[in-house]
Amino acid sequence: MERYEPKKIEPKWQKTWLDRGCFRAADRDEGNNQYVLIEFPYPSGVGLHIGHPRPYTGMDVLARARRMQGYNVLFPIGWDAFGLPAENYAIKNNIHPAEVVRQNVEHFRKQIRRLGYSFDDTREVNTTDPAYYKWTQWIFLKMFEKGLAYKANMPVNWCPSCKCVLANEEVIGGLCERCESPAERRDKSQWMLKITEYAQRLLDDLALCDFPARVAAQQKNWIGRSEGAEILFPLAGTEETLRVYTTRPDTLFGATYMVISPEHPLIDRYKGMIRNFAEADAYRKAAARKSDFERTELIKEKTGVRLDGINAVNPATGGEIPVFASDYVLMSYGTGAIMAVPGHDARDWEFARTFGLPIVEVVKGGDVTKEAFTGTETGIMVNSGFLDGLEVDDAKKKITGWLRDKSLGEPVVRFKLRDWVFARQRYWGEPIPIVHCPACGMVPLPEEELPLRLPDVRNYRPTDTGESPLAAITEWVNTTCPKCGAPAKRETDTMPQWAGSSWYFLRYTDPDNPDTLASKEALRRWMPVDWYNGGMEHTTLHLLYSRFWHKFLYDIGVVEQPEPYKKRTSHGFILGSDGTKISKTKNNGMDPDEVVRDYGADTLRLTILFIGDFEKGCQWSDKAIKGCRRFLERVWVTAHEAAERGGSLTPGVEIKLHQTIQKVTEDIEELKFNTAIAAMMSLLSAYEKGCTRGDMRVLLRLLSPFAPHICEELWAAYGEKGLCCEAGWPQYDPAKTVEDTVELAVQINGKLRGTVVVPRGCGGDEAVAAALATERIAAAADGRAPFKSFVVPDKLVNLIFKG
RNA sequence: GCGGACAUGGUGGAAUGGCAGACACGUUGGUCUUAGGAGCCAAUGGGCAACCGUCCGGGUUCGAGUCCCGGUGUCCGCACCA
Repeated sequence: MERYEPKKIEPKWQKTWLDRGCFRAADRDEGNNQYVLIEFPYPSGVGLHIGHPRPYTGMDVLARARRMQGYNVLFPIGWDAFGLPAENYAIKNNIHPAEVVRQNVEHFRKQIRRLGYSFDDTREVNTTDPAYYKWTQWIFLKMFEKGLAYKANMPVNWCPSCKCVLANEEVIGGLCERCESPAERRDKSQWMLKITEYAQRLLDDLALCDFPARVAAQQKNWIGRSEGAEILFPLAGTEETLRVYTTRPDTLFGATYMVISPEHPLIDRYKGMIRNFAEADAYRKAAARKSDFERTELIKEKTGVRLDGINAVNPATGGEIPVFASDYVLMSYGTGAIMAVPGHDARDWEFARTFGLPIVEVVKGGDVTKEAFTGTETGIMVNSGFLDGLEVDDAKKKITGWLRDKSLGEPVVRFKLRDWVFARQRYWGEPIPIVHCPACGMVPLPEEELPLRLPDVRNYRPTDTGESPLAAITEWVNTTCPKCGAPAKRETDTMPQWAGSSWYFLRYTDPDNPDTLASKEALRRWMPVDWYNGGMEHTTLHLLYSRFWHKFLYDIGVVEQPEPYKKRTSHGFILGSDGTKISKTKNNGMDPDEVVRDYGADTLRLTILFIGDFEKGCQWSDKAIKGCRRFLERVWVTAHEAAERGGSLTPGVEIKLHQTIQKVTEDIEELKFNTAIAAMMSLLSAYEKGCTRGDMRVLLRLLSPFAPHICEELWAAYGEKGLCCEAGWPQYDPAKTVEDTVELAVQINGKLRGTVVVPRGCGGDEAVAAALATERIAAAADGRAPFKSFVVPDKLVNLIFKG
């Protein structure tokens, strides 16, 4: 018997699978198609890291098992290759980003192949391929046509280090998601996508999606629907009104002042009336200088300035109240102005105390002299005129009705979700196919001119002016207007990295189609994705964006389902051996290449799934490698020994074999890979004196999705026709998963006191009698009959004795 | 502050309300060996024992790691969102 040497057998089978095209999805419709999807990687320069193999291996097990179960499986991979890292690397090393991507993809492809994944090699997509981004641009043009892509002057998040704007979703606690520099606010004319128009549908259709609760909850929070009212406050001495949004219109009588955002246009409009304009202006400028990060850092101290000379009228009380500007009110939410109810809002309460403003209690239940009372469950209105005595909920209804009757306000639904900033001032992204014509304005490129290719240039360094490097390439920028033929300029911003990933799963269904992003037949054949696994970090980014794009494509008749993903799961994050985030410097992780070299791909695959619950986070540990490698060694030896032992099953272990088939089959469907592997280990241990070739034929097929190479080798050594990965999935006989006799747990007054063996399925009385017949139980009973007994058939007897 | 998850041996982790600690690592002992950082076999939650044990305190139940209430702690997401 040869030794088990993964290095010898793994490349051989990888080549065989590839040559034979084992993993190519067939374009046919026999009702058994399955679309299994992983998030396609960004091919970074450092290659595969620990984060990749876990989700890939998990989904590979699923894909391989389903193929063996007779499904026609689409399990593709591609490259999400636009974006900053490739560009930065290119600048640093003076190589064109396209070349960087080509090299990185090559490297990734090799690494991934070494792990034995069953990706369909004929369906790779690459977001930077003009034949691909043609359709990214096409979708953009369709959105432009429908008014969902627009340009607006907006305060945006600017990363001074990346020299680029950031989407709200890319700013984490005021810091750039990528480089952790504090984001600044800048006013810029920006391309935006109107995702807010889809807010309600994105929220409602969560009901159509089989998402983990935490994913659905996070999206729901991010969309942030709230019901409230807009209320108009007349400004004393003017014709104007100040519009506010509130979720607590019931507290209107308690509004003792108003606050507007420092960026609110009212300040300039009433420049003349504001007696302390200089002070207000200074405050405004100071606020503008603060980054969002600083603003949130300074949360404890409320600052602001009173707009002297401006007073608003509380429409309920008719009383005049002062107006302040403060940076605790955001221009980007609601109307940029609030009615302040210090008695019942914690922020207003703090502000009122700082500025010595009156605090009025309008809902009973707290002590507003000590803190704001924000409870809404059982409050009764006080000091509120015609609302007095009402419950909060009723007061809300009454006051909104009253406001509407007097044209002073109306019920309104608001979302936290903002429109999507859809432009980056960088070279390495999809060019936005728009031409700026002095006469015609913004003119979309005609479809037949797509793709609009990135110009091949030397200098793609970003600029400090906030302009894309493309702006410097005059021969590209200068063009003619598609509409009137006059000289015009191209849009020079590019799309963000999220563009290409918002629809890539559609392209897999028909990756080479030159006429459309994917044919109707292909989309009908494969969509929606049956099972999409990915990271939690994409919940409010890619996952939400792609749902939005898909709904848009649904609306214009490109796809036929309102949601792209039938089922979504999320793998847990892998931490280093010290329980902290993996990092090269701490040397607490692992390099997939090294593990493959030292132990083999099969051991790596097994280890990474065995280490813990797939959907929970877990800690990497080198120690787990050993146990998995040992197991494979044992499989190797046992299989060789079994070669001469015939095809029948080992009698005493037959039941366990059937149980294992059941366990592994069911566990794979629930992503419980760790317990599936444990069950197979346990089965192998049960063959104390070795097993037969018949036993092994079953075990090899069960194990093959997890450790495909070794199984393929042993399968071939048995002289089996065909490949193990193409063999049928073992079936279990439910009748054979159970023994004839069972061991019952026997409890006395709920405490375990022994066990008794009885025939399977025996009745309650029989079980009690058998229990009482055992020595230990009989001793405890001391001749007494149990007062009461509980029997769980084939499981347990609980005997209750009095006293 | 809001939303979500979690807490089990020396370690990673198992347990549809029904024998807690499967499986693995580690450790200890044995065996084989010139050798063992290889393999194989055995033991391994605590306690001499009766018994006691799933973060703490209550509760529901014949029975709770699991369900409910109240704490404590850890992690994740969002956050002056009106």
